[in-house]
Order: sequence, then structure tokens, then C-alpha cells
Amino acid sequence: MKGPTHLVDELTMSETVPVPPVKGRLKMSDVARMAGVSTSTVSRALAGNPLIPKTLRDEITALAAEAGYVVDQSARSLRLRKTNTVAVVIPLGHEASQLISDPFFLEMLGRLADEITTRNHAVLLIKEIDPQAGWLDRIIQSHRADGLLVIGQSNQHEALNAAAVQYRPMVVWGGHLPDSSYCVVGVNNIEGAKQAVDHLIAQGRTRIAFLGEPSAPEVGLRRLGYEQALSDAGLVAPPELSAPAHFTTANAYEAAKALIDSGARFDAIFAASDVIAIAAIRALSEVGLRTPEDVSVVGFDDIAIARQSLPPLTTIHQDLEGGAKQMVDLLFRRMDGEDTLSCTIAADLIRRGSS
Amino acid sequence: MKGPTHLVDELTMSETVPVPPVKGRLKMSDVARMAGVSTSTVSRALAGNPLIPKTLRDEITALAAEAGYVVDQSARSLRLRKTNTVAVVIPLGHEASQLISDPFFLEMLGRLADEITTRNHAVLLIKEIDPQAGWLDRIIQSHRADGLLVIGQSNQHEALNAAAVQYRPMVVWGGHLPDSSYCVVGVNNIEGAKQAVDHLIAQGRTRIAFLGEPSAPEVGLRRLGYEQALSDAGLVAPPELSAPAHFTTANAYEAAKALIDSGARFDAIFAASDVIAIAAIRALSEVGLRTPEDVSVVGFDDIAIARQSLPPLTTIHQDLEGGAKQMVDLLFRRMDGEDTLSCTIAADLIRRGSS
DNA sequence: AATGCCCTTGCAATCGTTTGCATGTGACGC
DNA sequence: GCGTCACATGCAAACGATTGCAAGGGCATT
Repeated sequence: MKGPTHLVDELTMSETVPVPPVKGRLKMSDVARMAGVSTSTVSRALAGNPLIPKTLRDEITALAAEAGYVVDQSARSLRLRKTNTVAVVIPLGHEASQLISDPFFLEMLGRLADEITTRNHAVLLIKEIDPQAGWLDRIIQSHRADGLLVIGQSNQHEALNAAAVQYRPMVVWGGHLPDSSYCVVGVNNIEGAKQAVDHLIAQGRTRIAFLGEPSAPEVGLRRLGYEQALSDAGLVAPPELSAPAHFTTANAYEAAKALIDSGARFDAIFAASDVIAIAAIRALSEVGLRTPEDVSVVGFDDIAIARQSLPPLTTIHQDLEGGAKQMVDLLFRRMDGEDTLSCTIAADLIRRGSS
Repeated sequence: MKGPTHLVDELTMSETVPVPPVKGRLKMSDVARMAGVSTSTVSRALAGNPLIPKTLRDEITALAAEAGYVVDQSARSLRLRKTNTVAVVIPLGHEASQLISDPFFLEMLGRLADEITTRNHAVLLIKEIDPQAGWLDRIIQSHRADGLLVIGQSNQHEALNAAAVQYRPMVVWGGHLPDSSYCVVGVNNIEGAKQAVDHLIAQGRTRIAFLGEPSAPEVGLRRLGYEQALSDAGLVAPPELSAPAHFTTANAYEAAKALIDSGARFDAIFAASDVIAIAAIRALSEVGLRTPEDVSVVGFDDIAIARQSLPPLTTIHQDLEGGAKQMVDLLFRRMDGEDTLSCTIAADLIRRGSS
């Protein structure tokens, strides 16, 4: 009734905080009423649409800000079919613990979150304990995110392969398996493991144990590299020197202790992760075995603790920062419809005191 | 046209994978058509609503599962005004780095994620770099989450106080300030700091330095405890022995180095966090000062690295697991409308080799 | 056989935005 | 003075689910 002249009143009043005539949440139509325009105009103004003259656009933006109005994301996502969210998924298929316990995963998570935030997307963290058939499809189909980053394959290689057939915006951190149809980013685990074992051999070690649960692809490949390095040097990998340690301190400690108690003789350990290596060193020291004098130990990952451990841990360094950047970059290209290839991240042996 | 007899056909076909007549996404109406019922019925069936007879409910549920249908969360959230999501917010107000770099934060994040997942809610991770006026309101008003967990107050105490007036479902990890109107969970930082400093005094140390940036409430309170412990023992806290180290390794290292280079004499350091303590030990050792012989060092947090450092770090242990559980428990009670009080978590001195 | 009741099911409105299309207004040129 | 055009704005239909209300059908009771 009052027509658009209403606008002037409101804007004048807005100088003195225009108490909005709203009880509950503020919606776009409230802002529209306050500004004396339609919701279409408010929507376009807030989106910076040049269809709305710049002066009006600025007025509306200022009014909305002053009133503390923020666009409702559920409604926006529904309308646009787009969430501006990236899900970071951590499958814990055969892990001993329900916790995201490995510092490597947490550090990776932190870096991924940084990269995603930089690109103005939200981060949805999904920890999948004991994944059941169809778990990945359920995540995808719920449309909570525009893309998926998976940290570690765990024992879900098949599920990832199946999902990748239909669903493109997904990038996985892990080992490169020959039959992966999904996009993987990770180090060359075989080569990394070879570097580690070659180094131990060069130190004169001949009976080298392996600690790790090979059903996770990364670990399986590391174990392969371990075997290849030994056989290349004319040595063997005695079955009694392999123990399936999981990625948790407690489990790894038990595995190391069992290996020691078995009476098998060894003069070095190649551990599939730093957490396992550090637990092994503790188990060794508790029975009076010194590192590296009696048993050399090499880890994998180069997490922050590796530098601080006692002795400092020789390990295979992975370029986490570069890896995270790469993953997010690939994901966004995939979200734009591009089809990207897997890629490999650098891995280098860092010599410290444990070998 | 065909009427409800269609149902029988479809259900019979469903024995042999009823290829859904859909191109793009599957929506509830597609499932309804396949089942020969209305969307209302499907919605109710999938929700387990007893209004729908159990047999039909099971049929529909099975059909939906077979077709790979999953409820769209954007639509659901919009209609229900409820996201089944908890946001974990990490404000980085005055931190030197944009990274979530402190292992303490990451460990806390991991534990919170575990607790939230257990309660069938999703976790939205929000890292707020350099928060600008209204940042918290923007997060709240966007309605992406049903509740907020804030890890660390950073320098945002005022913003938290302001938001808490209107917004109830929020719980903050941090220090207990006298004028907090928000719900806080955290250790008694003053008492913790006193334990640390008393311990140093008991070791015969008299010139004790403090490393930490006191504008974060936790650190400010730890500093207060430090001063109180000294004055209770008839000692003083010399201003030249306080350096504002941030929570990052690099920054803390520089701060420690500057303190050493200043020529000020001290025989102990109380660091506001383990990361700072470990960086300080490194700075000390690089100028030939031994820990604990020349300078005792005590940290705060008891992160995983503390046990592994060289020497192992004496520190104030915080019950993270209990704290995370408590925070999530309080938050869910607040989301249910209850009004909860702040609470204090246990903190104890752990003696290791650095003092 | 008629009435009433309950059980089952569907209609249609709603959540808060975005956007294609249509309409209204003013200015300008002939 | 009128037609034309561009610019500014609003109407209304989506997006996909949930749910109060109402109606249909079957059965039992009188």
C-alpha cells in the first residue's frame, strides 16, 4: 500500500538501528520487508548480481549486515543442489581402535582442512567405523557434500572402486593399486620401503623384521618393497619375522612384544608407520635391547613425534603439505567436471638416530 | 491410470532388480512410484512410523535400499529445521600460523569427533582464521549445525560472551574467566600452573621464566598461577623472564632463543604448552644448556609427544578423553533445551625427565 | 442393512532460497 | 505525442522432504 517510498523511511531509520519486526529467525523476506523490496531483489543484491543497481545493492547489503541476516544454508543447498562442502572421510575398516589415533591421519586432516577452507568450502568430517556394505554410497547419496576426500583405503579398496564408477568428485589418499579406478594421491610405497630396507642392509643388517598389517594397501605395498629389497640383496624375508601390527600404539606394542618373545632372532625392524616403530623401540628397550646398537629401527611417515623420539627415528618422510594441496586441487578440478589422473608424492629417507 | 495394482507388479519385479525408471538422482517420489504408493507413505515408512503397517514398511525399506535411495539431507534439514550436525570451531585469532598446528587441538578434535559420531551426528569442522566482527553470528545464523563446540577461546572471549546471550547450544573448551556467560569446560589453569611452578621451586629453582602469549585466556590464567605460586613462595616474577610465545613450534623457538640471547639469567622455564616447552628445550640445547641440569623445563597439556621427547617432558596432564566426553554431553543437553553449568576437568603434574 | 469406528493412505502446505519470465517504468527519438 | 527500448523489479515455480488433516475402505455392532 505504502509503495516503495517506504524504502526511504526504513533507510533513514536504519541509522538508529531499525529494530526488526521479527520474533524468531530472520529470513530473507524479513530483510525484503525492511528494505521495502521483494525477496528476489534481496537475493540478487546479496549475490552481487549486476541486475540490481549498485547503490541499491549496497544499501540492501548494509541493511542485511546490520540486521545480522545470514542466508540459510539448508534452503540454499536445496535450491542450488550444491552444498559448498567437502567431506573428509576416514574409513576404519580393520583398525583396532575406534579412535582416529594415528597422528599421521590427524595431521593430514589438519592440512586438508586448511586447503579446503582456503577455497571457501566447509569441511565435513566423517569417521566410518566398521564400514558396512553400501556405506560409501550412503555418504554420496545423502548429498551433504559436493566432493569426497578419503584418507587411507583401509580395507575398502573394492568399495572405493565400485563407487568411483558412478561418482567422479572423489580423491583418495593411499597406495597405488594396479586396478584402481579411483583417483589416488600418495607416495610410492614400494620405493619408499626399498629405501628403508636398503639403508638397513647398508648398515650391515641381515635379519630384518617387518611390522604391519598388510591388508591395508599402503602397508601391503610397503611389505612388497621390503621383500623386493631383501631379495634384490640376496636375502630372504623369513615368515617368522613378520607381525601384523595395526596403526595403534597399544596394538603395535603387543605385536612387537610377541615378536620378541617368540625367540626369533633379528637385528633390525622396518615398521609400516612411525607409531609402530616407536612402540617397537619401547618394547625392545623394556627387554634390554638397545636401538640402534642391538636392533636398528626404521619407520614410515615422518610424523612430528619422529623427530622427538628417543632415539630420534630414522623414517621415510612424506610430503604431507604437498600431498594435501594436490588432493584438494585434484578434487576441485573433478568437481568442475574434469577427469584427473592419480599422482605420486615424493618420499625420502630421513636418517636419524635409530639406525 | 494403472492404479494400486501396479504395486504387485513392481514388487514381483523387484526380485530381479527393478531397474528404476530414473535418469539422474533418485528421489523419494521415484521410490514411491516404484512401490506404487505416495511419497507420504514412503517418508513415513523410512522413518519407521508405526502409522504404516509393519509389512508394508519393510517392503518399502527393502525396495529403497535395493534401489540405493538415500534421503536428501538438504531437503530434510530445510523441512525439519535441524541438521543433525555439530560444528567444531577452532578460532585462530592471534596465532602465528594459519595451520591447526598444535597437536593438542588435533587430538581434542579427534576425540570430539568420536563422541559426536557415536551420537549419530555429523561433524562440521570450521577453522576461523583472523575472525572479523560478527564471525560467530554468521556461523550460528547460517544454520549449518544444531550446536557449536569451540576449541580454545583464542582472543575471542568477548565474541563468545556476546553470542551466548542469544544462542544456547554452545560449549567452549578453554579457561574459566569470571565474566563468562557461556558454558566452559576446561582444567583449572591457575591450579595447574601452580602445581608446575611449586614443583620447580621444590627442585630448588628460583629464577623461573614463563613462555606464553597471555592474551589467550588459558595462557593468561596459567601465567596468573605462575605469578601466584612465585609470590606464595616469597619469590618474584621478573618481567624480563616472560616471553610471549605462541602455540607454534617456530614461534616458540624464536621466543625462547630471544629470551636466552637477552642475557637474562634463569634456571627454569614454565611453558604454557608442551609444544612451547619442547621448542624451548631445543633452543637451550643449541647453546649448550642441558635440561634439566642447567635449566628445568615444565610444559602443559601432556600431548603424545611429551612422553617421547628428549628428555621426556614433565608436564601438566589434562584428561582429554573425559573433557571431550563432557563437552559433547553438555552440548547435547543444551541442544535439548537444558541449561548447563560450566565444569572443570582434572589436571595433574606428571613428573618425567625434564625437571 | 445401516451406522460408526478404526486403520490405512494420500493431499497439499510448508521449510527459505534462487531464478526464468513477465511486467512496469522512464527516457529517448521521431 | 507515441512507439520503442532498456533497465529495474516482482511473480511464481521450483528444489525434495515431512506432516496435519481429511478421506477412503473394511469390519463389527446394533
